[in-house]
Amino acid sequence: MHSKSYGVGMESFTIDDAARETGCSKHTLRYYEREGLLAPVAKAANGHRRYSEDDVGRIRFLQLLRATGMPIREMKEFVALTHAGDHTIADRVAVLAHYREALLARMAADREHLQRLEHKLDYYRGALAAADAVPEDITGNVRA
Amino acid sequence: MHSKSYGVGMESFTIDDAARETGCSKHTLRYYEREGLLAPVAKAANGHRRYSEDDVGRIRFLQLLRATGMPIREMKEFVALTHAGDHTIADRVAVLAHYREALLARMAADREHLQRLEHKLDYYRGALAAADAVPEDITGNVRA
DNA sequence: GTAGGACTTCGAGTGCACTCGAAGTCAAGA
DNA sequence: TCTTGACTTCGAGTGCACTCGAAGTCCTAC
Repeated sequence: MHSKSYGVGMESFTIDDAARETGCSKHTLRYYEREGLLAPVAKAANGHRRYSEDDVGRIRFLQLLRATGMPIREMKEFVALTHAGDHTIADRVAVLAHYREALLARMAADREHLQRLEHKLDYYRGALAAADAVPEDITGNVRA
Repeated sequence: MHSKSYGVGMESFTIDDAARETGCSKHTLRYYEREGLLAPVAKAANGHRRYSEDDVGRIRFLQLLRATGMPIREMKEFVALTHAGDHTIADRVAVLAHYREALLARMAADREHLQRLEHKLDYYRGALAAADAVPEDITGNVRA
């Protein structure tokens, strides 16, 4: 899973490893770093990125934030809060609580959409069954 | 709610009515029509759009498709199927069933995201409680 | 008759989140 | 030595779904 080991217990991930591990593309990983969502990642002697376990964990957290619907712009602000120290924890809670609400609202909306979709499906399936029962012409012949 | 009535039981909606009724912007309503998602809407003598009840219903259905995650491109194909006649109903069912699955998958993912988010919130709230319990310096003074 | 306001068309612009490509560097293998 | 291939940076390009703005028309009220 990890590409190389640099000393006992000091595992690190190449960008390929990190991409495979997180499901982000390599492009996206560099993009996140460029945008400051991820602190500059350690580099090997040849200049290649070496992601730590913690880096991978942070990437996964970023993915969670995205998945809750948080835009990149606000993720930057959130990351800034985490860098600013423990006195920003209340602020962070406020932000996460906000996205928790938004997520709950989306989930409720999705449930309704699912219902409406299934209703439509039922309607179509009913039409399909009716078409099956009654031949499409009046000759009484079954279809080819 | 409706702007005008043109004969008994023949209600119609101005674009403003339709926008208010569906939550789409007027821009979006014209855009959908331009893209062929909506058949050309009737026009009053002055060239202004007059949406029928059916039009509004179709718009709501389009919104449902969008909400299930269907891109505009595929919505066009779906609309084309509905215009092609009843023999496309099986195809339409296949499409809707596909988006039903996708929606279910998203809902499951969202449930997991919600859990992870709440876990993080719990963590932060714990840190907050701990910080409240222990003064931020070692003088033993309570904070201002 | 003319000013205001809401509509029309149409093409262009926006915001978002990637996604890509060119040009360069570096290390390993034939 | 030379090719291969994976990485690097950086700016530019993409795709999506709107969203806007300019220019024109038409009706109403003053």
